[in-house]
Amino acid sequence: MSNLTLKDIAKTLNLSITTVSKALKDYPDVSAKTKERVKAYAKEVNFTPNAYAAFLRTQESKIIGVIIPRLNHYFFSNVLRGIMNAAEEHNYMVIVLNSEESYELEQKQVDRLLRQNVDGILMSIADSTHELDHINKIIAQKIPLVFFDKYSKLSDCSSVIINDQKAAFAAVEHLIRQGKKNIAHFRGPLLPQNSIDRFLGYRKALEHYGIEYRKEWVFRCDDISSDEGYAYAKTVVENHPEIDAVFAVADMPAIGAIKYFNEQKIAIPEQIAVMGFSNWKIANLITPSLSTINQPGELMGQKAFELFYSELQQLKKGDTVDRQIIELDTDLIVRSST
Amino acid sequence: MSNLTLKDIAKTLNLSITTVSKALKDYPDVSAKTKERVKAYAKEVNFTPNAYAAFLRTQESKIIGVIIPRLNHYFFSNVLRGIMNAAEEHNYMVIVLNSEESYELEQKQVDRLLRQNVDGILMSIADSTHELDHINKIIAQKIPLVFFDKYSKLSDCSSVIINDQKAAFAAVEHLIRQGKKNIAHFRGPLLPQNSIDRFLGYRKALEHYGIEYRKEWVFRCDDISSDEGYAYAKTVVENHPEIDAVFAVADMPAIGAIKYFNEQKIAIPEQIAVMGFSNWKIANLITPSLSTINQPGELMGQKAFELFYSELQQLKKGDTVDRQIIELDTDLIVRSST
DNA sequence: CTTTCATTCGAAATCGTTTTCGTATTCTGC
DNA sequence: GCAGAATACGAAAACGATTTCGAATGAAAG
Repeated sequence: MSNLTLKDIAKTLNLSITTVSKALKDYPDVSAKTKERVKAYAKEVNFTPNAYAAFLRTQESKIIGVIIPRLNHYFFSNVLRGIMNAAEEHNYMVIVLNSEESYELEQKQVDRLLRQNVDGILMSIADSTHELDHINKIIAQKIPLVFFDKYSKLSDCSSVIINDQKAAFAAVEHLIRQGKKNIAHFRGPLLPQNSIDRFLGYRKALEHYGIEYRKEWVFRCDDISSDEGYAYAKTVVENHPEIDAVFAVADMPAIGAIKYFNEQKIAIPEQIAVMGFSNWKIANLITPSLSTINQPGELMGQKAFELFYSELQQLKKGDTVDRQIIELDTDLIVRSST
Repeated sequence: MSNLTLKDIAKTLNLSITTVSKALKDYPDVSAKTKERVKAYAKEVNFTPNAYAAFLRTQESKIIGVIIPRLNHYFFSNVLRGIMNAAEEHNYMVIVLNSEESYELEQKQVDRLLRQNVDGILMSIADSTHELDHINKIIAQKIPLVFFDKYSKLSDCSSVIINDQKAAFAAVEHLIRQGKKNIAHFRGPLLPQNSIDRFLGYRKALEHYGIEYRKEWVFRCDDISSDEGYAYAKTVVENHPEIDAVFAVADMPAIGAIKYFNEQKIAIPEQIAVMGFSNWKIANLITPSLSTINQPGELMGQKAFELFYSELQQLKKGDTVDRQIIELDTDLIVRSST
């Protein structure tokens, strides 16, 4: 029952290994009858070619690597799902590694993937990544590399992203249209581009509507956690009672804030409105339900795989690869918290 | 910059491929000086042996496959994390596939992993899996197979599980000790063992405390979703006002129920207490925070990998593998909903 | 000065598939 | 009947690492 080889089949059918191999791959120089015979027998014994032996010749592993910063992240697991489904359609397998938002671990994972001879790498850069040697190593080896969500402006790779700035603008604009004027921002860490862009979108919206930007109303969530949101909500209530809305860099801090406001019996959204970002499943389950920006995770994953696949085809043809940047649309989801 | 081979190294050092290979693996029949020379150069050019070529001889892929029913499941992504971290320590890579709780997809994924010649498979059985041909195929190929969380009582494989019955008993016991007497159960689908066991734990607790079991107070959540919990909560309020507590098979239905009770301004836990199962992150973020049973996901993943690894070592030694079942402890987490 | 033995190295087979290049056979048309 | 073209198959060389076995060298022993 263990796996048969071409040699085994050749022996039982009284053919050469060559002919069996060619018959299975529909080479023209094999007669129709032989093809029939081989294929029928192959199906009967459930033959599948050894992937490793095949690699040695074709140099195609039919495996891609995915590096994500956090596994138990609703958004990233959605992306992953999109990647995996697209990969399956093209008969690709996916090796998943996580960087835990750590630059050092990210480097290590890249090395491991290169050693495994993956056909391509899809990754979302860790928040703490500040150098790009490992990225350049991938590019130097001519292995297709596609960023999703968190990318690097410094290296021109194919990417699937959202327009964080625009989305953040829309979020803050929505708060303003609800009559809010004193809007705080729970921003993300300093490094990653999307955290920066969401902050910039926040500033631009204020500017656009003639609202003064106040530096002391911006609070930094380095872990993008609910605990931080909870703590800053407390700070807001105790030290900045004039604030009437919070725009958080992600749903988690927003939810932490809501938890605190709920405990303090502060009316949401009447006294303080809360806006999240990402549209995690949980956003619709808390009370009050959280307004947020929807990021199309699964679609992002699918597009990322497709970008990889098209780069690979170009490489095989010997063409120069043209790197694309796909910008996906986001939606403003208005719920009870605003 | 592209990957060097043993041949390349042999050429530059004026040695044979054999000697280089042996030097790197510390064979005794290579002189100390030669070893030094080879190792130094190998490190200098960052040589890593080609995994695929190595496989052809050793038949070890250094890859394991993991099949999980749902990716964007907080619990499963924690298990995955535990698996991946343990795998990394042993220099293993992880191919992740999801079955989407579908029996057909699960079969397909098993086939793909076998074709990839993974060294082992860790899986959590899909809810809809009712036959075990694919499982037996794995066993027949003498590939280590470890179940985690959802296993099959019909095939004796190594497994890492929790005692669902005991945990459910503790959960219901807690409700009873809070003075609740009319306890409903939002159970899971009919097939998976843990859904059955949690239901049995519920019954046993009632029995143990002399409370009559009422069939009409058990509601089935086939998708284990918050929507179902929400809908059944409505049913409970409208048709069974005497019910004063709900024990749900998982956090999601419990959270759906809480959402409905909140909307109806029904006091939790005074009028109705709610108990979940799994301790998702969200459980601590909603208002009121959800009492639940904590499942040690990451530890479960780690143990699952270790079981696989020990089975593999036994196989390599030619020993007969002894299949273990590890039962992990759960904790009762009491929060505001009870 | 042989014989023996440890030390150090390399030739070559192997894993299973792919693919290039021959060769043998049959089939055309004249 | 014979050159030339199809047609159908197989031998063999890759891919890169591992491992068995044999060979060469030098040292120790007689």
